[in-house]
Amino acid sequence: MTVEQKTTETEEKILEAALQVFSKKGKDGARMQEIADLAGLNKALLHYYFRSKEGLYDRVFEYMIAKLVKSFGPGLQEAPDFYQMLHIFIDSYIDFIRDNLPVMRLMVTEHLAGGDRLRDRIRSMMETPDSPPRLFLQRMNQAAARGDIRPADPHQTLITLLSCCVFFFLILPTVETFVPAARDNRDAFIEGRKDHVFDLIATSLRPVQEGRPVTWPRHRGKE
Amino acid sequence: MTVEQKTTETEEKILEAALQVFSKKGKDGARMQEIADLAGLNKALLHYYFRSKEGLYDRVFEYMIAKLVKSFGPGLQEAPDFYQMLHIFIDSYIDFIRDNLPVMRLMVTEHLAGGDRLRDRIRSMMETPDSPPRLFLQRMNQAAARGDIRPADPHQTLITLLSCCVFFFLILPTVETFVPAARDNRDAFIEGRKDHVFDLIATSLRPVQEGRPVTWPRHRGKE
DNA sequence: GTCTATATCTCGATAGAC
DNA sequence: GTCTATCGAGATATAGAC
Repeated sequence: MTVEQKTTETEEKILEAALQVFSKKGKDGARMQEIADLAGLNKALLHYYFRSKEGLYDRVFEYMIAKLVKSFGPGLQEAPDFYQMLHIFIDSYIDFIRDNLPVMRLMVTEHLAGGDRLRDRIRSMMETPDSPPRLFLQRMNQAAARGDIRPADPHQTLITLLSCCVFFFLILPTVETFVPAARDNRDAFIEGRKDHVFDLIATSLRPVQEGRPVTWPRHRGKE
Repeated sequence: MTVEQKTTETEEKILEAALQVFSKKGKDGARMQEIADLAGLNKALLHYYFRSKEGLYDRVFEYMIAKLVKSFGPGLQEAPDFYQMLHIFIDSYIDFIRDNLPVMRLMVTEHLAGGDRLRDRIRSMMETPDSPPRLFLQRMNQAAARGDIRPADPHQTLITLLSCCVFFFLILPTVETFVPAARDNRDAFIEGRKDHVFDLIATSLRPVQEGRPVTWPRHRGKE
């Protein structure tokens, strides 16, 4: 008797199909029949393996979180400085979402539903010292202390970073209607997105030079 | 016989309730009963006014788009320069979303569903010269030509701008779990978000000074 | 383990009283 | 215009053969 529960090939097929359907339609909107069709199996098997739709959804959620956590490579820790870490963060995060759109979508649907299921997961992630968000905050504070970057709110910057990487994929259908390049060569456009995001954040955070305060032609005025 | 169809008070109540439910659960996931309960009416009335669930959803979608378009104030055109326009864009957009979360959510669920219903709307919006996105692109090109900002891809910058304003509200449940300030004083945190987004983009775009190229301590290297 | 057939129930939609 | 009661389609879930 072993504790680890091996996932059979059939289970895997069901979970993958369910992830896709749940992520687009939400828990209530999804249809068991559609999941079965996509998996190339029949409805009864879904209940054989997962008892109920609710049970299946719970397992799909775990499955999705597992994919997310598994994507945390050791790359971030090994980055020699803040800018290298930022670069790795952006590239690997965008790559992951590009290759796992259903994971991103399920995260979004969960947020739309109120995010109750996510709360504990996020909290425990934020309590893990070497999780990507924690590492980012820590390295940003270090960089500011050293003068590698100008002072800026790390939480706001983290939110911005996530926004820039994730939201783009969510609104891809819209982007494609007004940026021909995104339609014609998606992969190239995604690579361009990486560069833009890094450039934007890195340029904004670069430290203030001697005798040259951070300013712009006309200051944001509420005069 | 008049062309304009006045929306009765009851219709308005139904549309508002339906917008909330559809925006959280999607078209298929939403339940007519839940909408009726939220509106304080009974199911039969929904069918009396809108014939079917599909019909109701269509009307809710129009209702949502109307709210969005109505929020386009004349402020943007009147901004004297790019930075003022950016400032107004961010403030008014964030204010609108804060006050109309269901509109944002319905846009997101539509994107999750593939964005087919949005395509025509977005396209016609992008063909309207004084729509906010068009204005932004135009003013950004002008500013770059004048040297008010450094050269940067306007489309990517627009995507970033939208991302920074919208995504934050989508992941608010998550943000609140790791930023105490967001939970304790939401309004203040939202105001802080405006400042951060403006500061980030404006700082990043400020023009390169004579003899001082845009760079940072260690360049993003792929060595 | 996998399938077909069927039971059970939920939900969209309608009929009809007021 | 608004309600209660109910129908019927379609969904989840189960039974039972293979």
